Amino acid sequence: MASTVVANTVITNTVMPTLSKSQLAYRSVKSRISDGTFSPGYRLVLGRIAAELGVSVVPVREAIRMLEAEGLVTFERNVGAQVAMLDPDEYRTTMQTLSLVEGYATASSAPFMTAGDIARARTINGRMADTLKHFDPVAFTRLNLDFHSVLFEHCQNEHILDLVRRGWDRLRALRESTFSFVPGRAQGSVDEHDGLLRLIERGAEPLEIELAARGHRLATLDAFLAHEAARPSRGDHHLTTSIQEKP
Amino acid sequence: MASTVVANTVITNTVMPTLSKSQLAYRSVKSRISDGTFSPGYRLVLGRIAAELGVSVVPVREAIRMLEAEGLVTFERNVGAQVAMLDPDEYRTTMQTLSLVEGYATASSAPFMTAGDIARARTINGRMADTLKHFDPVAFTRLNLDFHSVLFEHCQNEHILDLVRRGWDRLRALRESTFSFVPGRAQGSVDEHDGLLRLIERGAEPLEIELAARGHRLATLDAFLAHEAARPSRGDHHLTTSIQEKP
DNA sequence: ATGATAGGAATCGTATATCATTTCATACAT
DNA sequence: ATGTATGAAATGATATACGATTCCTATCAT
Repeated sequence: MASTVVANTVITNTVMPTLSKSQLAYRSVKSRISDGTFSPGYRLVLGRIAAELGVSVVPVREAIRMLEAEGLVTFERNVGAQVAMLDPDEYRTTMQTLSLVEGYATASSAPFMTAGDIARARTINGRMADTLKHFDPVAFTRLNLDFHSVLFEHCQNEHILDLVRRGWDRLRALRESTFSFVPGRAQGSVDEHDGLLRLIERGAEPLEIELAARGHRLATLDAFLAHEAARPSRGDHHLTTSIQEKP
Repeated sequence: MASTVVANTVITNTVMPTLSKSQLAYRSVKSRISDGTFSPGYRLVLGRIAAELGVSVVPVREAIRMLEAEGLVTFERNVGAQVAMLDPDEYRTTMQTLSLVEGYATASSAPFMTAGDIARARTINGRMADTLKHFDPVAFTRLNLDFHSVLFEHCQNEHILDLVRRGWDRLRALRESTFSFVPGRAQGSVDEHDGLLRLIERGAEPLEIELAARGHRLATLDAFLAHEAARPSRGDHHLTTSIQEKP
């Protein structure tokens, strides 16, 4: 077989149709936003990213455009792209939206949850309780997503499921450790998780589950807002203190 | 001033920064999907669209990518783009999602509605009642959007507002006249609109408004599903009978 | 010293060109 | 006649090239 193309990897070549350069760029940038390599405000220079990935700017532009549509990246004409900023208002609306769609997803997923799913969720929640003793916000936040994933992943509505995942993606874009972890909130969160599980277990009405899940997320938001208001020290206009570096 | 660029229009040139070719392509394709020129299943051939607009394929690709992220267009690697199909399941999930986000938007918009807004909504609903006498589904559907727009546009959460608009965009993508208009449903719809307005007027609890608005949309969905099930004649796998023409 | 202005570097925007892939039609063998 | 192979045409994918815009900086006048 001729191999004039500079393939991404030889391993994937054999089984998969070698994901396109656009997809390569998309995944690369998205994951680097997720893991914090590119923090909010980071300037995404097309040429530089293209060079790093060994491709031209065209597929990178496409990738950026897709990320823009997902809200992970902002774009200004003739100026360029940067990782979406998360000012307090953005955080608030994102959490509100997530509370809405995740609440619904959780409720409509509940009837499809098996006993195994519930047990798994309980195990994760137990581990969350454990992390509280060691004060490990990063682990806690990751487990939190795991827990809720078990609860909403059976939702039959793909659109809503997609919105839930996008919401989590946006939140993950900020450095989990430094931010969005309100000390006093964690224990209450674990307790509410338990309450949610009990509701699901006894086959509660969908609306009851939905409102409980929604309330759970909004409580986290409220805790954050209260926490933020209590220390107006630095958090005046940006939640993140990411530095804008120069190329 | 030198004008080497082939500007879009001379009028906009003086005040606006002459929207980019990508935006031009985006709007053009989107509006043609909305007005039904490009019906579901229509193949969006990049080269042809580019030629029609007098631009190259690169900005067209970007536009398609953005539309894809919004769900108006589907895309397959090395095959191309087409206007998103709307099979019954897609319609169901879209309506469900819209019921969720629109319900919330309506409830959170309610406190900001003025007496003028309510009067305006009532006028529109009156006109909807009128259309019923002439049987004009197209006008009815348009008025329906107008009515709900008045109800949800004051929502303070831009994300959710955006989701609502996208939901309506998707629904509009199908030819309104032939589809999604269930004869027996219209009168009930007008009545429920009136009920919604009364709820808002008396300053009902947000949750009550939300559930009423949600129920209103789901009732339309149920009416459609029942209507569809009643005549399994042709609606087996596609709601639209758009023909795939050849270039 | 301060402000304005001109020039240049960086970066974006888009056209053109070329390669790769898919698809369809035709021809051939069974 | 049916199925399969082959090749050509259409289209998508991406690199390269160049023009346009923005932003920064150095210079100059006040």
